[in-house]
Amino acid sequence: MTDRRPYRRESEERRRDDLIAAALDLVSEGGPQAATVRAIASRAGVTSGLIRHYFSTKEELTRAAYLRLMDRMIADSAVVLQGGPDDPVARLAWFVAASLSPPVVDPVAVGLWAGFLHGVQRDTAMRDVHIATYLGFRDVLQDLIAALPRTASAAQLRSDAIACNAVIDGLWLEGSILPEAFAVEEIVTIGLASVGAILKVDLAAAMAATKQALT
Amino acid sequence: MTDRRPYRRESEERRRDDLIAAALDLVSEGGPQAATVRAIASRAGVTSGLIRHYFSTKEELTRAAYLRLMDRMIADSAVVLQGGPDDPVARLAWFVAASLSPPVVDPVAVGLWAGFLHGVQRDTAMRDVHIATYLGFRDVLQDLIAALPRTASAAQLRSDAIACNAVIDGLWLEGSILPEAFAVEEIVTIGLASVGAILKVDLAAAMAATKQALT
DNA sequence: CGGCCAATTATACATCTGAATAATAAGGCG
DNA sequence: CGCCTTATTATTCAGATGTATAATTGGCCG
Repeated sequence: MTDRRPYRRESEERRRDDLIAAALDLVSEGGPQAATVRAIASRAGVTSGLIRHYFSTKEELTRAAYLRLMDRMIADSAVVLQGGPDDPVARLAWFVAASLSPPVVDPVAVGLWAGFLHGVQRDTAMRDVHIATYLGFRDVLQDLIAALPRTASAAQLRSDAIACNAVIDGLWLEGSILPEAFAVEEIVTIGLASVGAILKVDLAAAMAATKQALT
Repeated sequence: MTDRRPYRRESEERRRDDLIAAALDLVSEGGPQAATVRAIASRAGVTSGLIRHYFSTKEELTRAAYLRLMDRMIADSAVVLQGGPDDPVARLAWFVAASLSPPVVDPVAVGLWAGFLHGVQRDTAMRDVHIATYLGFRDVLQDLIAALPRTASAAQLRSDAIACNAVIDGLWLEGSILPEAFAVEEIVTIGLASVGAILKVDLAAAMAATKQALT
């Protein structure tokens, strides 16, 4: 009768994934305000009514999108350790370098991250996700530091992890927001030198040796 | 005749200031989306039509608000140096500590900053303001580092400034977003230790000495 | 004290927003 | 093959949003 848009039925997982991906796309492109219900639906190739079929409210979709973003960021930096070197020093250097290179360092990622920050400060569920992600990343770092050939008290270990995490965060931020302000590899070089200075370990040398061993 | 709201004529400067302050308030409270034209006007105690009398578009008001925010942040950290100690090492320590304490470290400030980030990435004028602010802050830091009793090449000086700035940024971020995750003064202590380690200067000792001299 | 400029309010407008409900067709199961 | 569940589309709603324009009133200048 009417010219109603034809469609295919998809799995719930697939649709949720598409909607979440569309929401993240839009936030990265136009900020939080660009991720309207209609824009998300359109980007995902469905009509807006479907969103309410999978998410009872837009806030819920926002939460899901943030959770997905954080999962992806955690995964991006964790995956590096699987194929990395064995030597503890080289391993830490490897991790620092990866955390300061694409796809972790990325204008899109930082825009996305900032777009959700207000939600993190206001929404309990989002805040919990943020805390878990932050502490999770810091724990990975702390374990890498603990494996170094040196002795440090538990308190010192905690401080070192916070400090190194801050260096990485700060460089991540600046490198992502103003990529043109830094030479290629400059962020990585500075990160290795700084973390190395804080921990009194020569990460730059370890990194160079590891790179050479791979060629 | 009609019950029209009474009003006072104010100076252009005063009205612009009030509108900008209202916009910043709202962004800090409810994120960028909360800073609607009507809400801003209401918060500033005027009607929404007046906004277009002072700002040709909302985007322009947003730009002005961002500029104001950055000016305030620069001022907050620069003012510290006026009353600070004379010894270069103590002076740097003083600056680092101030940059990692209220009102610089503040959940409201980081929320505001993040709320504008998308604009910074998209709007040329806002991006220019960001670049100027970032480089301005870094230059202050670099001058403090250059005054230290040590020798360093120009390239090394630049790297050191970027690294120290990153430490401060990272700690600022984490301390502002998750204040409850850190003990009082912990952020400052870690910041002093880290910057000191990077520059191979004992900032903690200098800070302690300075504090003692003031009592 | 009166007039006049412009700062300010008020109203209108087209569009968009999130949400709710009604209508329909896709495709699995019998 | 035909039914029936439900995933999906379509429509509706009340309110918000940025902008534009018209109406008024505050207060300085003469």
